[in-house]
Amino acid sequence: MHWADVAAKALSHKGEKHIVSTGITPSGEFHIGHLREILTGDMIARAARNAGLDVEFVFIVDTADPLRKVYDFLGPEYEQFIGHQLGSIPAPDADGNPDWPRFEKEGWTYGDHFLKPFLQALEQIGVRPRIIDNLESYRSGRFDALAKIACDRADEIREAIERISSRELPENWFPWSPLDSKGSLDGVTVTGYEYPLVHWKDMHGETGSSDISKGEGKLPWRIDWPAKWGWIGVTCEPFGKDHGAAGGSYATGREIVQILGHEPPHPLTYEWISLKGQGAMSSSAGNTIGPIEALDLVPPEILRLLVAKSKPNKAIEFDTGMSLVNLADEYERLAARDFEAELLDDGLSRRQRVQVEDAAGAMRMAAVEEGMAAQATAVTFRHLALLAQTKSTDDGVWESLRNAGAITEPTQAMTDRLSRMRAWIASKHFPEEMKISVLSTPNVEALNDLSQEEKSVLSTLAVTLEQCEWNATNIGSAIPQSAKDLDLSPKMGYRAAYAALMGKERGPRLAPILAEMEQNEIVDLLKACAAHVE
RNA sequence: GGGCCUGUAGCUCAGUCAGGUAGAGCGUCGGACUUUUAAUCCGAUGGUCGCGGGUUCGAACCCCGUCAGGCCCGCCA
Repeated sequence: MHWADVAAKALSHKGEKHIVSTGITPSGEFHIGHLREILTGDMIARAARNAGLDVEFVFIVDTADPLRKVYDFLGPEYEQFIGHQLGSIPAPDADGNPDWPRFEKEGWTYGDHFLKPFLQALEQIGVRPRIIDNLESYRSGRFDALAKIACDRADEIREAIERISSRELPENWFPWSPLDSKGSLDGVTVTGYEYPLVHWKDMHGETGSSDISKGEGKLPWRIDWPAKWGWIGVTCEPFGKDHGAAGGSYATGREIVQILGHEPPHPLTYEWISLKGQGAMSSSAGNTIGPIEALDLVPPEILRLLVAKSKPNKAIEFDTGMSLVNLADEYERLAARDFEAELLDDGLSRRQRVQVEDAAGAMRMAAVEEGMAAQATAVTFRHLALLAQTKSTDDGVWESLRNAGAITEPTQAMTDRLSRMRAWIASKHFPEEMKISVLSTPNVEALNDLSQEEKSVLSTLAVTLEQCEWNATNIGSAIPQSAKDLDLSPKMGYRAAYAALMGKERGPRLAPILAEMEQNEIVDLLKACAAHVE
């Protein structure tokens, strides 16, 4: 059973109606790590729907959270906004400075700035949650009732946090963080409480009162989260391993939510996605790949497969180089399989059966549109990468595929894939290993590895190519013909040609590539190689 | 200090919850395709299940211990 189905089954034991929730703080560029959060939720919601449950999927945008620091991508002017809520401050412009005009005219905030592109990516990837703006929820009084309970029962909550996280809270700790005279949540001391007012004194020496029913402040994170579960009615929530550890925010949250009069949601802890060789992704460290950036390179279903195929507790290592090629090719292979037919085989061991079922489940979850069957394109990423590099026009690529019998006419999916492939090849992410390059000087090592017969082909090949009219057809026939002229198999001709021209044992079709190059350069290279082996 | 997760074939991982002959994919190697060879098809290779004990007729799986990597107990997907 796929992991999402396992989660759905657990939910079905608890009731018919469910709300699966996810949440992210829009403090900086969203990256594909965030995609795991939301895709995990989306997949559980889908699986629950498949299991016949009534389920809604929500995405909470934590716009009530404060700006923690002036990140590298922000200008020094942001110093003044530290501690201010992300949904109440201006967005950075192209230079990282506050975009005041847009903030004042359109109400375009810091949170909007980072959220918007992420939502576009979600649309492409087939995730359509109900979006809840947390700051807006505070302001409209959604938290009112539960925030009141939290303040009324502050001692119980303090006890729970101190006991479970084994940390000591400061003397003046209070389960409500008021906004100060400047609109910051930092450095405010609570001096009293009479519902709905929380009285405070800030670090500028000012005093005032915060109305919790109007959201003039917020609940601290460890209470904010369970309060959300409460008023929204969350029954299931995936969260990162940081929240999941003993003493972490889920552990305190599950107890606090009961103080607030609700039941904790079914938890699902997931591991992080890291960039190969660079550790965990972090917006501030700058080692991120944005969802939009990733979608420029690969189709959404392949990105979905990345999350779907790994159980949540497995760390995912990702990169936009060879990992992506392998992932995309895996998608193609899976798309070409007929899982139902495979499962009919009674000879399958339990183990093999589970593997087929998991693969089928992963592909079901990878579909951008729920329930749509994957279409195998019959062309692997590797092959397409090769064609895209050797054919300058799209028509040239289609023609080659038609000749190979892979397609009749290019589908929309194929066209999309090719344009993404071209973007990928042009980007810094395209792996060296996939690049096609012809040598400029002989690769001695590769030549030495050739057999005596293979070596003997080189001089004949150089002569044949020197005399032929320079086009792909002639070049294509010259390689095997040179071998045949010596009573050798065409294979030896190819081995010799690849060793001489690319320094490898095998490679992509040489003729169309060579046809694009200068005849005399190729001939000279072959002559130099032939001279070397004699 | 306390706790959580991970460790299985060269690589990525299933299998651990319900103990019953170690499984996939990739890679590698070999063969086929006799003017194509990053393609396709066929076949083969490959593991003291981190380590040490215990329970059991039987342990990758359960229990105890131990090592290694990651994480949490301020904020963080």
